[in-house]
Amino acid sequence: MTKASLYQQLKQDIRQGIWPAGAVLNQQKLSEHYQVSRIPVRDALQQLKAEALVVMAGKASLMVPPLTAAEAEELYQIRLQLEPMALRRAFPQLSFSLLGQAEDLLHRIEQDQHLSAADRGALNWQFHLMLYQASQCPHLLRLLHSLHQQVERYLGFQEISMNYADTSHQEHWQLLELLRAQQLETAIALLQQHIQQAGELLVAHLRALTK
Amino acid sequence: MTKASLYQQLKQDIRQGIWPAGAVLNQQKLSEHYQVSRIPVRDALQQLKAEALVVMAGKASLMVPPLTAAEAEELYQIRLQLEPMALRRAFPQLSFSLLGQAEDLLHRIEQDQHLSAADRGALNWQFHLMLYQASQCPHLLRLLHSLHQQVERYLGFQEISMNYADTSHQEHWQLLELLRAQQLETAIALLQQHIQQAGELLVAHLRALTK
DNA sequence: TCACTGGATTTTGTATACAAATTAAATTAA
DNA sequence: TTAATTTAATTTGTATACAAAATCCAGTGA
Repeated sequence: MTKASLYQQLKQDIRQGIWPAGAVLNQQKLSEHYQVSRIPVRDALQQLKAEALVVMAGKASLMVPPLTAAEAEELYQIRLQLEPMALRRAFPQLSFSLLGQAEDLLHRIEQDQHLSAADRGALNWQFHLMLYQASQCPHLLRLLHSLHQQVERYLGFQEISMNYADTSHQEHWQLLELLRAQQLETAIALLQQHIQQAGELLVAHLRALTK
Repeated sequence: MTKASLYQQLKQDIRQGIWPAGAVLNQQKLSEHYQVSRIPVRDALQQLKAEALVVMAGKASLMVPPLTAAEAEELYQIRLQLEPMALRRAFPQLSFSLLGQAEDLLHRIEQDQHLSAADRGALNWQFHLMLYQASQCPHLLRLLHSLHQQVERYLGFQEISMNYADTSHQEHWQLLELLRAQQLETAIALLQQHIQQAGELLVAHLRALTK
């Protein structure tokens, strides 16, 4: 277990609920679990803390942040502001070959039958990211990456993604065609609707759970 | 030099140019400079890295990121998306007492004659933040804080803030009055203009420097 | 001259040990 | 019983020492 991979592993294990929401992460427990000393554990935790993938719980202890509907809504609203911006700035640089690569991704999602919900989610995000990366905006991309990571924790609720998967996939195709047709503003409107819809579905689901 | 303060100190020293743009930060040099072992230095660097206040330079070494006009423009564009959102979400919660506190801040800025450019900048940001905090959006506030920290590094160029200080301050008063008059949309339009203007001024200055 | 290899040197990564702080528990007093 | 306070336990923070890796540079060859 090398340093970078410990950070990745810990992140993944938080996503997958091995360290569930609300759990206090103490360094010794983690160091024993991953068979490393506390030093690399500390390094990983510092990074995760800065990304809000773990939060302070008291004066010195860290915990996996609870998942609240209010925060999910907030995260989606932020994405709703930033992703259209990313698409707008990417647009002039979208080449035919890049759009082709994006199409390949969509084909792969369709063809690969035995994809887990998590895998399909990852590929969907890769589709978005492929478009956004053309924007050449390092800070924006970093923020979007970070936001997506946080949102990902909420998507453990399979019911949501199952229901929404088809609609979402269709919208990806539409988005691609609009971009090919140089219809930026329409594409952005679609993207906004796409994000908003996903956000509303998630938030509704979360509120239903707590009620 | 305790742990939290080492992080703060390092951040401040980067802002102030003690570790200038492009400088490679090696752990030993830092640990000697701050009279601590490398462990707390590593912790601080991990956090700063996650916030992009230091960036990788090669495979393992970290450096203070260079200041480029393109990145400044990008950061201001992101703020232009997020700060209006914060104001919008804060608006319903803006109480008279809170607006009063904001006014106090503006008075303090006017009265305190011997303020350094850095201090005035800090107070100005506190004004913005005071309004935004009413939004009760932890993630949004965290992002804005982080973005502001990055932008702050660019504001070492006194010429800019000097020229813009008066206009900026006036706009703060206008913003406050519009909010008191419940004119949210006008206030947001002003805020957008406020941010855009500051961004353009900075970017123009940076481009002039490199030319 | 330039690219490249090999080894020396520097720098980062990690483990262990100990100090400081926090957290939890137990005791006491109201 | 409850709240406050002291004490014990756990947990985090830091220093030092060593291992692993990355960087630098001289030497070689084209």
